Amino acid sequence: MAGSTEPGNGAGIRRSTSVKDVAALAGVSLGTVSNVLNRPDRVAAATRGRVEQAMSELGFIRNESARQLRAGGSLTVAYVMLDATNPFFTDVAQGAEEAAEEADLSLFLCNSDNRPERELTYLNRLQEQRVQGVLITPVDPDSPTLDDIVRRGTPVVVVDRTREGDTHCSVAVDDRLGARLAVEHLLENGHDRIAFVGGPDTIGQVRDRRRGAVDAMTAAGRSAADLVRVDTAALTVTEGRAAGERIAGLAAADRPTAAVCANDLLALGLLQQYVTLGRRVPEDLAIVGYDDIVFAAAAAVPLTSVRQPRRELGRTAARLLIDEATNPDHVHEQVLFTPELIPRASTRRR
Amino acid sequence: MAGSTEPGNGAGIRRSTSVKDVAALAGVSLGTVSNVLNRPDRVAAATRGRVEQAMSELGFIRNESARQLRAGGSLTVAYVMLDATNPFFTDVAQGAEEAAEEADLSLFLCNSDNRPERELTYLNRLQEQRVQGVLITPVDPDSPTLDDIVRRGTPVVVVDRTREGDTHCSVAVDDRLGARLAVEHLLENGHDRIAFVGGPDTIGQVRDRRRGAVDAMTAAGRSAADLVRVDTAALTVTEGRAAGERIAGLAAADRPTAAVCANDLLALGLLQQYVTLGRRVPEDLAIVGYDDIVFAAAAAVPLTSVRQPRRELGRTAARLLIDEATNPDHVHEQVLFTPELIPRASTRRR
DNA sequence: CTCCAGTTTTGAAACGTTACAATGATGTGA
DNA sequence: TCACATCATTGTAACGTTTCAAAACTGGAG
Repeated sequence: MAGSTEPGNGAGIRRSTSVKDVAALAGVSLGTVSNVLNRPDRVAAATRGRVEQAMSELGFIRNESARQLRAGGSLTVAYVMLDATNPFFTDVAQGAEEAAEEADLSLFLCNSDNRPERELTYLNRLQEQRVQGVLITPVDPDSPTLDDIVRRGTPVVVVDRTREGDTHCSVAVDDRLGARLAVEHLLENGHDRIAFVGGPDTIGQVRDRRRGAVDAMTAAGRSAADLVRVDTAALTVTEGRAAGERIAGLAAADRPTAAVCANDLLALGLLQQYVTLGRRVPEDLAIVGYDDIVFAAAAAVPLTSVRQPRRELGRTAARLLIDEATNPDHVHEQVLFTPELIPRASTRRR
Repeated sequence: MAGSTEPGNGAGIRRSTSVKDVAALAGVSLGTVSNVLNRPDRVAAATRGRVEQAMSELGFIRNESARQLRAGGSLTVAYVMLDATNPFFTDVAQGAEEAAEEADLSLFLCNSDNRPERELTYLNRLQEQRVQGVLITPVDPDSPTLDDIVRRGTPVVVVDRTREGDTHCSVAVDDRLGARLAVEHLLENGHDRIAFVGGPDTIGQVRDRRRGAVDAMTAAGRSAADLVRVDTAALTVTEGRAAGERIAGLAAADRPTAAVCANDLLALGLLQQYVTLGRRVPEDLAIVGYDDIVFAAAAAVPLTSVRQPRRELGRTAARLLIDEATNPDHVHEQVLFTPELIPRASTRRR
């Protein structure tokens, strides 16, 4: 770590130039400068030119706090993400950004990193800043915090989670169906003993997907007990590797022939561990992931996965949020998208 | 897409409660409420209790715009990322967040998505909001915009890019060295014809890494012409696949036996395409990636890659930014980290 | 009972902008 | 030349906080 150094400009001694300075330099009144900023058509071309000249000369930058205080209404929207390092959520964010851009709003991304206290800090800051609204994939969708926020006047749209209440919109994908598709696919391919890999159960997603897996088993006339439960402490690659280790270590009689993972990170970790151990996929273990992130197809063995319309999810959520923030006749909506199974080599028929 | 509906609460009719309302309810003056907020020790325990009670009763949320306008100084810092869907940058962001949290600042993430106009929009909004400072991986590090921002008083730290000027701090990794390590590794493994896959050349990273690759060739007494140039339009998985197609299509005599990619996304795409085409890695083509993202190790063939200290990068950048924003004696620094080659199966000796 | 030092509380000014009513210019038709 | 409409500009009052000097208490010492 080499370093060359330079003298700094120190802390903010410079009071930034205000509309008053601009007015003085351009020889007009405050009001005119404000007009140039907000209703340029109302001011004579010549004056406007002079004001704009003065602005760029002074490097004027409008103080958003003052603007907002007086005029009300911020120009931003935020998405509080559960895990910014999970490609699933960044894709959702990209969709949200598209919709925000359409509406001339800026989207700020906040990463709660699965930590409730950090989520709360962000939510507070965002409310204090009076953002137009908040998109959030909450750590705990059932926490009353969300209702509080709505009650205090900030629109909220819950993304990729659902909840009973009706205080806000939500946009999600049918997790129960997704997992059912996955298990049905495996059953069709002749698998009997199937593992469901995922956890912790505090994550609604995990519960729903497990339930979907059970649905498929019982619908096919199998015992729910044939669904082997492999619990993980988080939905990460590392946890996936650990799960692989454990599954490989089971006695042959207990060992499942296929695994449905609660997400792709887990599936990729599991796959990687299996390959490392010299086992074959799908011969020794068929694997289905969930999310179909871009890396699923590029995996050691291309991964069968349940695809969710990620961008669409984000876009729809942001549109609903913007509608709620701007349309007095807004009606809350619970949108549920349908997932799709993408079969690849990791579940090739044996 | 099913939907159940509920009547909405409409646009913000409710004027949010102000410190004035709180004061009225608690039977104290404005000043006292403000004191409770900012110097709780200065107010008698009994009164403080009454005020706090009133606050929670009314659901009071301090208006940050007003606070900032009067008191100055925001509590946020932002990172304008080049591509939020690239795991490299989200890891950097995570590091930055750690440092921001230490300093009790909130970090907002903005995704420029490689588009200069969007980057500019974000930078403007951030300046208008008077954020404490901006971390940025710029689309074009040589654009004068950055200097303008600094001149106008917002501290800027450039992340993962470098530039001649001395108006701001920067934190980067030695790209030339990283690529040299990659090529040296391939030369040691007996490769003669090596491709450098990357582009466009507008990205400094690509230029530096290519230069490093050339360095290694000439240092080993090879002709720089032995480094086959495979240009891509972006650093994405899709472009990697296209590059794979092209390389595989070359006449055997021209075809390189190894490829160094400008990043892991490219490498993963290339690898995937090769596998799809039925070619073998590393036998037909050895591949080295760059960044060592978490998915590199989980790839079809575990990917040799150049690892960069991503979190460290973000953490250091944020620390420098915070120092610049708060320490009058701040001195600009150009930090350069050292990369490391992580050899895996994709370059196993043949 | 008075005075004083200390502690609490208050009131008004200020932050930089926007909105709006009022004023001033400019031009037009009779 | 005048009345009038139109267009451009101005001045001032907010917006919701914080700050800070000053006022109002308190209780103990003399």
